[in-house]
Parts: sequence; C-alpha cells; structure tokens
Amino acid sequence: MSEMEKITIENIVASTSLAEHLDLSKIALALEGSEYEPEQFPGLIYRLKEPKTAVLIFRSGKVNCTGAKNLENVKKTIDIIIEKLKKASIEVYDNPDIIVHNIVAVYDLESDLNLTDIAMSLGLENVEYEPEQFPGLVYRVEEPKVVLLLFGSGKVVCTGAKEESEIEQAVIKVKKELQKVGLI
Amino acid sequence: RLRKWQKRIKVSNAAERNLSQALQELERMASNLSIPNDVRETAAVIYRKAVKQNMIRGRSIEGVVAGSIYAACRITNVPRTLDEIASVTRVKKKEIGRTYRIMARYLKLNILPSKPDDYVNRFCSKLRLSMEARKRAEEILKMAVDNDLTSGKGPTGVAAAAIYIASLITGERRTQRAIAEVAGVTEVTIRNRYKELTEKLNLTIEE
DNA sequence: ACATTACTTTCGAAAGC
DNA sequence: GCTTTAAAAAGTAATGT
Repeated sequence: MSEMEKITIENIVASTSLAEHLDLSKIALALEGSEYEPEQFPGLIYRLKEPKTAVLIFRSGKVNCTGAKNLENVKKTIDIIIEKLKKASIEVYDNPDIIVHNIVAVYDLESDLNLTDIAMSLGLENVEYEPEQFPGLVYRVEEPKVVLLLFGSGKVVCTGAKEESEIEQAVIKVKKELQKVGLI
Repeated sequence: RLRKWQKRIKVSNAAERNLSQALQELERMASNLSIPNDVRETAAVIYRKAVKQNMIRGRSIEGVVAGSIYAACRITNVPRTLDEIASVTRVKKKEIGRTYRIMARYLKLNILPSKPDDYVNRFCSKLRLSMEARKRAEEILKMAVDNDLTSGKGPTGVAAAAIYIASLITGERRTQRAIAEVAGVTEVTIRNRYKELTEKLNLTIEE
C-alpha cells in the first residue's frame, strides 16, 4: 500500500443492469436535460452534477456510468438514477450488481524521463513512442494487463485496470524496470 | 474440383490485381513526394509483408501503401511528416499514423523514434540554406538531445527552431513563417522551441 | 503577444450500423 | 470498424482579444 497513496484515480467506467427493457423515450421526458438521439447513438445520455458523472442508458436495461473518481460515487450515481426512474413510475431493480470495467489513474515517478532511451531499453516491440503523433510513450503491460502512458515529466497515466491493485502493481513494475536499466 | 480451381484462379487474380494496383499507387505517391528508388523498394517490401500477414483486412489499400511509405522513409532515416504523406492521398493523416503504428508492431519493424536531425537536410534544402547552417543546426540539436530537451516534443518543431537559430547565426536569416511552412508546424511552436533552446542552452545569436 | 478552447493517445461497456 | 461518455498526461493547433 506504499504507492497507493500517490496514485490518483481520475475516472472509473462501470456498468450494471436496471431492468429487462427500458423505454428510452419515456425516460428522456423523465430526466431533465438528457440527450436521446437514436439515429446518432442507441443510448440515452444523462449527466449528473453531483457527483459529476455521465450515464448512458440503453433499451436493454443496461446502464454505463463514467466520470466517477471513486466507487462510492459510482454507487451514488446509480442510486440517483434508480430513484429518479422510480419517481417517474418506471420499474427498475433495487440493488443491481455494479461491474467496474476500467479505471484511469495518474502517478508521478518524480523524475524526468528520456523517452527515447526508455523505448530502446524496454524493447521497441513492447513500446510505442511517436513524438510526432503524441508526446507520451505507450507501454502495454501484460501482467497486470493495463496500458501505461509515460511522459517526459515523469507523470504516468494508467488505464485498462479493473482493480486499484492492478494500478499499483503496474506502477511498481515500471518503476523497477526503469531503475534496473538506470533510466530513473 | 473444377470449381475449386476456378476459385483459386479468381483469388489469385484478385490478389495480383490488388498488388499491381497497390504498387502503382505506391509509385504515384512516391513520385509526388520525390522519394528515391531505394526507399520505394523498401516500401514495396513492407507492403508485401503486410499483404502476407493479411493486414489489408478492414483497411484500405491506399492507407496501407501510405503507411508503408511513411515506414520506409523512417527506416532509411529520411522521414517525411505525416502531413506530407497525407498531402498526396485522400487518406487522412490520423488514419495513416494509426496504420503505420499497427504495421510497425505487427510486422515487427522495430523502427526507432524519429529524431529532429533526421529532418535537417531536407528542410534546409527546401530553404536553400548553406552547409554551414546545416552544420550549425545539427550542433544545436546534439546539444538539445544531450540535455534532454526533446522528450515528448515534436521532432519537426525542434528541428525547425534549431534551423531558425542556425540561420540567424550564419547570417542567412529565414523568417519563422518560411521555416514553419517547410517544417509543417506553426510559428508559435517555433517560438516556443526557440525560447527553450536559447534559454536552456545559453545560446547567443552573435558570432 | 497572450489566453482559451480543442484535438492527438490509451481503456472499457453499451446497441446498432 | 464506427458512433457516445469521462478523464488524465503534454504537445501542438486553431481562434480570440
């Protein structure tokens, strides 16, 4: 848990199921400010101000939640949606299981990085560094299976994790690999 | 049995047709970019590898050809910018970059990241700058790399700023606008890189 | 010359084209 | 593959004053 405190979770993507079927046109009227344009996208979009999240509701009853920075806010967001739908006389499940699919976090190695040297040390096969296209070096870690974006400032973005522990594992892993080749 | 033969012949014909079409496209693009023959051959080899690995599925022949040329230029250390490649195709720069990255990984091309000085000769030629200026620009870039001033920065922007400084030093001054045009970056970027290079490397424009 | 907004990259789920 | 959502990193681009 030593590095955990230095990891900042920026976004969580999760999903759940609220019913077998949902009438999105009816929900569009019940949720003020929601966007529903089936021609453009099959899901209904609804944004909450507190917590600041965005929800996608589908006619299959499946619901996605994005933007939350912790699990409590994911739960809070889903509960708020459930309450609003109930008030609009729309039947939905009460305590649906919530599945986390992706967690985006930032970590700071607190050391400037020479991305060209890192690309060669980690192996051009495992890494992608195209400064003409993007300033970050893309490192696909196989275990845990996440993707890290390394920047010249030493900041690291981790995405693809389903659990917070995976972020910590990945961060410790790169840190050790970089220390081993003396690039940190 | 006869059907099977017909099918094989058809597939073979289709494959041959696509290959010759692709190689014609490759020649057309390469000509418009004044790319030398050895680089065109490298690009053709890369394209054939992509075909063998079934990489054209879900992608356009034009996009893969563009990616092959971009990769070949990188391999021979005379990179063209994605904007330059995109200027001779209908394929968008974003798609060419995406295709190139997928090819680099899947075909294990192991291409090193492009460096600012890979662009110096080409940019300086277009600007009709002297050998002295090119030499100066390369010296500045070596200092920049040695001092870790290039991580994450666009190679063309750093090269453009170094060339701008070199042109001032040798008294062959080129405007930021002219350099920005050949390098495919904005004047703002040249100014930002110029500031960083002159400040952190303590460069003076006298001499 | 500045500032602000916007776009580049990574990830995942959803339903449908 | 694409469409839509959110979010960070840092660089570059496009607009705006």
